[in-house]
Amino acid sequence: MTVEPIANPRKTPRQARAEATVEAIEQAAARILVQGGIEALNTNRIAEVAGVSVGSLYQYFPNKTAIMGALIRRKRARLLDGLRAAVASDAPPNTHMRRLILAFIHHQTGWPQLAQALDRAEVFLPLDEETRRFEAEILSILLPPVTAFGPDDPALAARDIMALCRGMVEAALLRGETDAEAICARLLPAITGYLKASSA
Amino acid sequence: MTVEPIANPRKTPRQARAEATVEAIEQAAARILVQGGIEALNTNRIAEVAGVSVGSLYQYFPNKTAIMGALIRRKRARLLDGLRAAVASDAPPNTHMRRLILAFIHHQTGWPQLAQALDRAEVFLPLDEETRRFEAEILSILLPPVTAFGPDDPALAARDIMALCRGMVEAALLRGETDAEAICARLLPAITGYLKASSA
DNA sequence: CCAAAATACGAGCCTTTGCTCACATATTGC
DNA sequence: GCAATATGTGAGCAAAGGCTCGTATTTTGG
Repeated sequence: MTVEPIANPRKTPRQARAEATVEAIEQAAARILVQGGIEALNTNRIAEVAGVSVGSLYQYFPNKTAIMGALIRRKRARLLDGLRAAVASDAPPNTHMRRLILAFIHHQTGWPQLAQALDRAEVFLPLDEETRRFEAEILSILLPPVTAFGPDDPALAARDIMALCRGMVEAALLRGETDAEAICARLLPAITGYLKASSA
Repeated sequence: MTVEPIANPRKTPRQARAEATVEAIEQAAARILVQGGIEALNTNRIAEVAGVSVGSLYQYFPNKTAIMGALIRRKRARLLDGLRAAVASDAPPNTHMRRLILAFIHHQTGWPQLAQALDRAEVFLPLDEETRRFEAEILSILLPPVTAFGPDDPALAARDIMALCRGMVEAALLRGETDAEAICARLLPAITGYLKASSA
């Protein structure tokens, strides 16, 4: 797996069937990732599962990495949408925090194995610049509600809370828990405890 | 990468130089994992970096997976030692918690990238039975101090705390933080918050 | 209709990589 | 010293997998 610049579509689909092909490829990649992890993901198999030929695959993706890249971009976009929606309305910071956490849980719940497989895959990809923008975006969403609690270092607090949530949620979902409210109910006191202590 | 039964040394070294060879192989694998991740780990390269021949490598490890297995076993043993030491002496549960967290942080700090690479690698390995025993062991260490705080479901609390710590510590170390005390100081209130809320 | 553009195909090239095997060297016990 | 045993070597096999390229088919615009 060569680590190259980045990975944008080689050719953008202009006809409807081309878009269907691209869609099929991404779906196939997702299915394979879920079932067999990164080690099971290879371009021949993707093409086979998608019901297209390798040639078609390489008409829209310059390399294997680009396919994972596309999946990751989708996942990120979905998460950002969820988080933005959570803080869209007017509400006290407490409520916003709660909604943010629930949004995060639901995001991972949708397809927990895919989410995890992608999380793990991200490390391999050189999406540096894009990743930085993505994380900045997340931070900018978390910052207002977190700041409302008055921690000394809001940015650090936001990052810590994000990491802490990710850890607990991933573990809970992998264990087979399905009740988002229950997970949220355990997470919130931890976050509150953190925030109370971090304001001088 | 074939997912096979398990992975014990094919031949146990009887002479000193043989042990040195095994050691060199494991060290090399660790170095490669740190520098290039799992994708860079292949048996030819391991042998090259270790300064031995592939043949020698396969005299002591039945397959590539077994090498990662050995590294993971080491890491786990080190973590268990650290945790056991943390709760060895008589002390109030508060102190024990603090020491446990510091032990965990130091464990990951030793070689954070290796720790992470191995964490990710674990998913690929079929160490199921061993993994279960390992997790049970960890739980048995955490349970006494956690129970002292009187949560409704001590086992769940212990698991949650573990996951939450892992998340925050990993993120902090990856960000480049080095002050274990500082990380611990932010983690403790979160844990306390969690525990306070989870006791009826 | 028809030519040009877009899309689809898949055999197969070429590299990577896990691993073996026939053989060489070192160590040990007697 | 001399087997017997343990250890070390590395060319190279076989399989897997990333990716190309010449060709076939479909769609589109006029």
